[in-house]
Amino acid sequence: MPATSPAREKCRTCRLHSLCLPRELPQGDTSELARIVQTRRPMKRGTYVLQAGGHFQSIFAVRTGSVKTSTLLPSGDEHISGFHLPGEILGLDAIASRSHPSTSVTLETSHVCEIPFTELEHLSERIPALQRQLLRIMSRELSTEQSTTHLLARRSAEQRLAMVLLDFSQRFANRGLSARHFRLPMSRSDLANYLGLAPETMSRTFRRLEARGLLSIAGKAVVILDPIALAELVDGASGGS
Amino acid sequence: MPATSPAREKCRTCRLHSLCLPRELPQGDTSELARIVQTRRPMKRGTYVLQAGGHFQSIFAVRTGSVKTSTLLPSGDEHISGFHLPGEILGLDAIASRSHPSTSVTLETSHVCEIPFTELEHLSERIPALQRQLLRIMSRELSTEQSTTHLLARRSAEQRLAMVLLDFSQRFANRGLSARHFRLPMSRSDLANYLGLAPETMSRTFRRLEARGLLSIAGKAVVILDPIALAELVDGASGGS
DNA sequence: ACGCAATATTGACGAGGATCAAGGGAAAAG
DNA sequence: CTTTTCCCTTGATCCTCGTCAATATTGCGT
Repeated sequence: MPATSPAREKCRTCRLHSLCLPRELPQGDTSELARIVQTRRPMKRGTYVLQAGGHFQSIFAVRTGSVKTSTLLPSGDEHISGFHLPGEILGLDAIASRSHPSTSVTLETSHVCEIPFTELEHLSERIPALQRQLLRIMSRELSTEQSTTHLLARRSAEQRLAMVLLDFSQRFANRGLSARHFRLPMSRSDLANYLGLAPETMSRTFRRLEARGLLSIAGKAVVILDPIALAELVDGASGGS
Repeated sequence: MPATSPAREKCRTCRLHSLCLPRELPQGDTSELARIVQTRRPMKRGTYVLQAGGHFQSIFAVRTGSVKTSTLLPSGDEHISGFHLPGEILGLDAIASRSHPSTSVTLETSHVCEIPFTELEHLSERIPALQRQLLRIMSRELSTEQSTTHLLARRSAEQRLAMVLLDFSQRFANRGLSARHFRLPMSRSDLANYLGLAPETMSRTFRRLEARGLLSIAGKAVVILDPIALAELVDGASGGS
């Protein structure tokens, strides 16, 4: 069986090439990266990608499916800090402490690539473009995280929901999917948790936005009917009516 | 006057050495770093270190004083995303987009070091330890940002205040100052904004915690009287009485 | 296809915090 | 030292959202 060729191809032929680590890397360098990336069997829904407290060894890239990341608060309940779609990187928050501060679980059957961090660091010493891309990804992560913070500070349930829906709309669009029709991969209570709301409030807020004709929701299937009104809602403008 | 020696010394002799970029760098490499770092005249209270929308060119390190970072929401009001103490790095969230997503202003007379990013990147290609430290700092920033998110999600005014006070206590302690007596560098309304609360709620919450003997506050001067009870408050334990 | 369990909706109620409005005190300006 | 201004504090009221409880629905296993 061919030993090196398929391995060296796997990042280059990946659909997510331009969203993930290999972005803007020349072909030869992408092959070098691919050599250290470990692809694995698909993980079933509810499988741990990494666990809080566990020793940091690798970062992970979502290839297909979706992942949620959460931390268990001392009080016993969890707080979900994010959802990850294909092309996004997990585990970057563990570099400093050498141990994972949070836990990541698949929300559905998912493919995840493992990238051993020590090898990645060594590789990026030789490939400056890879180093730059790594910093870019972390920087982007930082801005994303800050937006999440804004999402939670002093915003109404409606605004929070509108924000997260537009965020998903954008992210699906970046992956070549529809910005208007999509399926939320997480449960209602997970979404509520992420937004800092009670599940009941989520439910009511969905119905209210639906009644105003801004969107339509059936189970996990969302249709964005009026993206402009949703955006105005987020901006705090009293746009409606 | 001596031309190179003082410049090459400035990071090595800086009190914040171990909190900042040079951490764990051998002396020679620290000198190389110091050569690209630009120290500047002290900035008066209210001076912009960097402005949202501005072209990204450098990252900044707080040397003395303190800085707040905020973004202006489309609705017109600002949201403060963080406060920065000596040794902390600003502007890392701009690497990806090449333009600053937020604005940073000094809260008091402050010294800030400017580190041109392109030069830092080149330097870190030659000095792997510097590259590692850069990644560590960004990773740490990422965890901090996540804690902030937890701070805001589903927590009462009391818990938020307790969290932020313990956070400052910790950070002051890391800088060799008292963990029990310190001076908050920002105004009440800035703190309230950061915590996603109305200033009035802040005020009342301070008084309530003071009445319970957990702390004492006079103007910006804080005394932590019962750090354990504060920590229990944060953890959601119904500790008191 | 059936039945059970987990998840989602809906309603009623109450609490925590925002808002509105006014008064007090500390820092800055003269 | 006095005056002004801004910020902080305090009080009263309203409203959003959390909580409790019951019902409906979906998804899962057999």
